[in-house]
Amino acid sequence: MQYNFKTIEAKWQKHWAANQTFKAENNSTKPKYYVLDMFPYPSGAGLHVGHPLGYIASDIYARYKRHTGFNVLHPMGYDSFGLPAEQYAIQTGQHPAITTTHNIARYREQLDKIGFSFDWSREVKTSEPNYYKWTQWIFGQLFNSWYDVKNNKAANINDLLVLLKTQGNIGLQAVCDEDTPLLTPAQFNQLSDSEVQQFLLHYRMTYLANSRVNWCPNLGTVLSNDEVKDGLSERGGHPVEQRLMRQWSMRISAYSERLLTGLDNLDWTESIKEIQRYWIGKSKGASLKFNVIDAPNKEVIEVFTTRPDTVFGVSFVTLSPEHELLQSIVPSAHRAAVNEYATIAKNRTERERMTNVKHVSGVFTGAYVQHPFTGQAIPVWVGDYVLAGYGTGAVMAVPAHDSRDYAFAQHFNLPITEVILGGDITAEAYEAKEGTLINSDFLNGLDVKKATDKIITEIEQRQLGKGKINYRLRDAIFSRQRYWGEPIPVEFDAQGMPTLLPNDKLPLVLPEIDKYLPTETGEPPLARAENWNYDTNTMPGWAGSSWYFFRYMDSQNANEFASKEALNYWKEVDLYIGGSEHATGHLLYARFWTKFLFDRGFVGIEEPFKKLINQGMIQGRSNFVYRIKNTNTFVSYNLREQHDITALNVDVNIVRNDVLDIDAFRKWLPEYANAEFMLEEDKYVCGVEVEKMSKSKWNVVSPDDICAQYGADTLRLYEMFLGPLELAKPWNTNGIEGVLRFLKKLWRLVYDQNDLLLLTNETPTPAEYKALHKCIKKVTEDIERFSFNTSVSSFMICVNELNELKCNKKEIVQQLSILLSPYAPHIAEELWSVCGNATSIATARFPVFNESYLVENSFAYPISINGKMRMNLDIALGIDKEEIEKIVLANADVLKQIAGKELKKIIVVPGKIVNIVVG
RNA sequence: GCUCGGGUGGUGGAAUAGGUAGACACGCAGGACUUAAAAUCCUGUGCCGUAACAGGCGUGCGGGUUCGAUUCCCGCCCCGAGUACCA
Repeated sequence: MQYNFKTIEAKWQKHWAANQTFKAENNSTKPKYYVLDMFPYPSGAGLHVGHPLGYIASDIYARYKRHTGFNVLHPMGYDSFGLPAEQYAIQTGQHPAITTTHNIARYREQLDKIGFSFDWSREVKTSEPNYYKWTQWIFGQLFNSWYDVKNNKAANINDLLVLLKTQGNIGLQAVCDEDTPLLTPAQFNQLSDSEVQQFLLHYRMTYLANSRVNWCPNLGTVLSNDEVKDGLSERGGHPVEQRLMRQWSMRISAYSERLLTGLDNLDWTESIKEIQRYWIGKSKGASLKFNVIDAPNKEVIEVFTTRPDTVFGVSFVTLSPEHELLQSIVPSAHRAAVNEYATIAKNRTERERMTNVKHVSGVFTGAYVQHPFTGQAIPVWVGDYVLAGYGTGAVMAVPAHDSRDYAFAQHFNLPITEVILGGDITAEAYEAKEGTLINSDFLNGLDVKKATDKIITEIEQRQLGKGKINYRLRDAIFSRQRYWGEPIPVEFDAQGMPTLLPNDKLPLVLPEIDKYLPTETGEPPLARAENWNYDTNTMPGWAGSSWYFFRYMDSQNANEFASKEALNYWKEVDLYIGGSEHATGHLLYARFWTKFLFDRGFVGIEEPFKKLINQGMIQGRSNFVYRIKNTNTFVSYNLREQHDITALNVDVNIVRNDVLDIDAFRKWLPEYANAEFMLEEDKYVCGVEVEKMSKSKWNVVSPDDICAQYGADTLRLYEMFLGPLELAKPWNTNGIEGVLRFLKKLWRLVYDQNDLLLLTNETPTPAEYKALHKCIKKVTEDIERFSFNTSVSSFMICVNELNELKCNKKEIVQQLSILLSPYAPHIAEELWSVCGNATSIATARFPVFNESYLVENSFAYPISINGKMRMNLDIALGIDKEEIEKIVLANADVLKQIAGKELKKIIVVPGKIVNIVVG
């Protein structure tokens, strides 16, 4: 009998489940280790072979850590609220909860087949009330908090209330909305209850405000910045436009600096850190005020600039089309033109705006401002290249030293004044931050650095503005006009002021509704629910996933989101594996919420994910057949150019090593039942292309099929064998046979063809020990640096060598089983048990490398001549350079090689190489 | 445009501290076993060259440092990802 993976894998999966082999303990004397996979959304399509890549890697590491004496937390669950289930509900009327339950069951079934060591007793689902109760609770904590700049942390809103009552908010160091009114304590104390509530919204960590949002009409909801890609919704690819709406937002911008500096101590790939840094977008500069000339109400335009040193080069000021001063400062003669321009610019979709970036447009407002240093009159323009959402929505235009201002000035024939030497401003803007200042009054002759320092000092002394740091990170819109999400636990009073639902009323359970669509009046779906007196918005997808890693620590706790003891024991995630697509969404929001919970004393750590690895995406590998036009005849790949053909995607599951299974093809689709073929060398060869893995391209490979055909252990090994974890690579089933062959060879060390047990208790030979310990050394090093692909090679080498040695010593097999167990746990358990062990291999001590088995007394030195390897010479180790040199130069073959040439130099690196330099 | 990855045989990839380039596997070719196929096993396989050796070339391209470079430095080309009027 042969290696029967089906029986073995089913047997051990059942055994692990029945014995709760991988249950993690919250009380343990062992050191803890927390290995986490990114939260999956259970989609209707199920898992394809690309999804488990990261799960396999994390499972290998989790199993390895158990072997080395750690108490390992390795949980799994589902981010089960979301758009697809709701879109499906809209189409079919089926409740999203039913769809979700069904999809989760399917995921679970697929995951179970791969043999992961998850602790399923801790499973969580974000759409279940006992989970989202705590998501709502965290929302409440954010609502009841403000950001205290003085102590640089979030604090209880009641502390703020005391400060406002006693000191007002003039000079108060707190993060708040730009338009927060300034009040003395007396003024504040005169506010009505409702006005106090309105006022506090300027400070709450989650707040209601009229914000400019990304509105997606097709999805009927707003989206956050990270949910919009290229001006289209990330889910579904629908157009997005800008709208002003009253929405819940999260004051993540309060954490900009901490989110930025926190990155420095994280063991993440530099690329993800860079993406986050870029997204946070810190820039240093100054704000500067320009007084409007003849202003009706003494209006002042404030700009933000990173180049205050170029202030003497300002030749105009540009406002964004949304700028509020456009209403008041534009003289009547210009009003119509300005309004027309602003209206058109504002109503463009994000996508239109982005595709028109190169196109310069704008209008002169008719207004002028006074240059703060020269007193000159400077024209004010409106232009769509200025964004309302960044800085102050207004720029001081210095065309000589900014390419956008330059393009604008060229287009409208505005003056360009050079103030820094170094470029050729007749050709293009000189943007480099180096050179000497000219045409700049008291800055003349200084370099950029000195001029910047000096001008900021001047600006602050003359009270024209101040040095300022600006962040690109915007507050995150938190309301979604959708059904399938966490209800926001808030009621409104008659004035529209929000009141938080008390904790003892949580969870606020999602109500039943008749249809999953907005109401006729355009209100969100929740407005359809009877007696629903709460907010009709729901939370975004990122709410539940921003804290789930804490819930796993104590997932069944009914009184707290997790107990202090559990939080204290598990602390943070030690290893987090997932895709880089979460760089600006999940990974940023989860850090934000963790820092917030830390500030408020609910958790003891400030960064949730100590080490992060991004697995590369697995792309699809499509196969093609070539049909001669208007026929049912298919030509093989290399004959296709002789015919007029159409390339058609063919199901990759009926293609093997790019050769089509013709019978299967005829049975595949009815129209191919009578297909004719033109073969090459009796085979039909298919074409190949790398594309995204998707149903429509017929290139989806399911892990279930692979498990059925080759086994889970083979799948696990093969996914790792494919290449480095972080690299994107196309899935290609070609080659999987090699891995299965390896497992069969391993099996044959233990059983012969007649299924007779070959194991002996004899002491292994030095050669056998050597093969094993070479492998122990390599695999241990590989796991520690997450190089799983190279481990698989080492296993193959080891088994090849043991095969050659005809080794069937129990001691060797036993050790090798543990070594292999993280990668191929089923066969490892089986062999371990065959060796006579009654307990699971899961916590068996990982083999320790013993150098003495690898000690050699000679080494085959590569002998190079002028850097080219010519031969190997076996020379004893442990002798000195001079002696090696003598041996080499006495060798007849060496002498032959260098005959007739002058020996210039000989380099000997003991144990490595000899290089002879001749001339 | 900017930022970050990456370019090695027919293919996936290896080379961890500058020291034998191509480990391991697929594929391919030849052979053994078999009536046959599958499975299994053995041999070969970077390219040019040769009967076989010898020899030459070779890690995207061009230069440099070095006894020695896939690895370090400079300049380019190509592919992928992120981002995009952020003042």
